[in-house]
Amino acid sequence: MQSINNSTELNNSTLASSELQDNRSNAPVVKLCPHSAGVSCGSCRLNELCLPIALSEGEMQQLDDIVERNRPYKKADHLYRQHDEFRSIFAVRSGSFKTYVLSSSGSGRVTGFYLPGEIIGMDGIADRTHANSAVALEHASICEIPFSQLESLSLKLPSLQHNFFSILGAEITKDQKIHTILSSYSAEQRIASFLLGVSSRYARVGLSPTRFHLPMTRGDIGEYLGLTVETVSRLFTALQKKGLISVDNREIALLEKDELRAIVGADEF
Amino acid sequence: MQSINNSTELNNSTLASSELQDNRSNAPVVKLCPHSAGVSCGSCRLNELCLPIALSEGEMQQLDDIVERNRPYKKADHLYRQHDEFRSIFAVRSGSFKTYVLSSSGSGRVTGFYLPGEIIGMDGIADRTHANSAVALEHASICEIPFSQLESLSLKLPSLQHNFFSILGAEITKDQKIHTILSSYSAEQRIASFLLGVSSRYARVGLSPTRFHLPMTRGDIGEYLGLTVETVSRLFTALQKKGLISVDNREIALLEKDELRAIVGADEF
DNA sequence: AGCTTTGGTGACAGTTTGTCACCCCTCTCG
DNA sequence: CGAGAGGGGTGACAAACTGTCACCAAAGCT
Repeated sequence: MQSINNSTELNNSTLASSELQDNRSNAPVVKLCPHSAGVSCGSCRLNELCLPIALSEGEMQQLDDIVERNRPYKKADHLYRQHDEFRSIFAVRSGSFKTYVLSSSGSGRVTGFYLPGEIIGMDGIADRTHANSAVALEHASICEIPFSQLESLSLKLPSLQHNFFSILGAEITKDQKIHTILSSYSAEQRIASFLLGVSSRYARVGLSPTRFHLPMTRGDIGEYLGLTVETVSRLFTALQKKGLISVDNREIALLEKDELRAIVGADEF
Repeated sequence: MQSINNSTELNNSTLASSELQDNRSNAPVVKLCPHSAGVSCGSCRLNELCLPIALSEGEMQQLDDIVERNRPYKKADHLYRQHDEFRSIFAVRSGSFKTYVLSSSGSGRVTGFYLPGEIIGMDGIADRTHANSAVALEHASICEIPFSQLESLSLKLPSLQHNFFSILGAEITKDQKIHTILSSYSAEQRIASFLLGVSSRYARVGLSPTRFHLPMTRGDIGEYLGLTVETVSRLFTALQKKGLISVDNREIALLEKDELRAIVGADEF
């Protein structure tokens, strides 16, 4: 069971060496480390899942020109913090992030997880201020896209505008699905639904939908799903005992996807 | 207490007579009834809260040209249904709507309420299919904006593109706030938060933030907040007994907003 | 009028979760 | 290398917060 680490493969390939000399989050654009120097939207393996879908080569080049590829982030580095001024959206190139809010009454609440090929930061578009904080769950690299430049370019490239509308729409659809989950699903249904969701998101970027690594802690999952850590832990083992999944710490294998779907009940995934 | 009906004022003014000869939902564009015939974005009282924010007169005219003002909807009329092809987004001109999904296991779940000046239908942008159904909670009128035309026009009018990005972003921010509410708030906090939310949305369109009419049933509220009808009912009366609100059926008065905020705890609203 | 829908409440219970406690393991870092 | 922190797993316990069921009143349609 030690061998389930297809997500790290993906990380390594794009993350490369990276000595991480300095850790200030919100780093300026710096010289890229050797291995990622050649990275451009055109050569990025995720370009069919990200902003550039269906862009011509010329168009992709124009997008490329406004993308800033910052140095890698390491675990616990912040991409931005709640109340920060909104400047950019970010595409996850490798690694993963979580977004969270700190309820003034102390305990934070995780509002989302972001895997490779997904976009972070759209919570700041409306009032130009980030409503969440975003933090790396592991070594990760991102493409930063300054929003004002994205807007300008979207005026020139219909496909880009269209893609961005779609991405925003997808975020809305996703959030509304979670609304349903939180307002009516039992703890077991939430966990099953969560696992199936992660599975299909990994599948989207070409990784195994049945064996994967969870980048987040049980605590994160609990906050995200409105459960306590203990409940999350217990349900993981319960599902394992039922033979539906196999759990080795954060290495997960979905053994009986159909039965997981049956638990969720709805016709999702 | 019978006099709390400022929301109906707004309806009457734009809704007008309307004989409602035929009730097929998804009605074609028809001749407008006399009182709303003159309505255009330029003359609409909501134009500073809706898509046309900060558009010049000429720009607003162009937007106006693609807006379809259908005949009014009456209670229980559907704007669209789950799985319908996505064609347009809709701006609520008067009245109100709810969106919901039917969990294949029967019971529906309300995913949102939409008041005047708000936009419905963004759940269909991503995969060109509506993820929710939208239904009128009372007599209502809407402006339908065909999405493909909106996209085209957005390429020509930077302000329009900007506004639409903002509206999408606002929807995302809103949905994430509900995520937090559902994942960690108690029933009482949810109700308090809900009332404050409705209050500020009414305030936005110039209605009283302290005395308003709820267009939805207790059941709708319950489904939205993940509570049962009984719990909603009980909490309404409990809050009334505490003197924080006054309830007469769907007529609500917020008497002690600060205490409501204290219940919610977070620094919202 | 008479029906349906909505809203309000009481009594009751109960099941799923949270709480608390403790243990083990791994990793990091001084 | 050893200590400490953080993550993960479980058992015992309860417990309270809601949901369930039942019934009634009021309102609103036709």
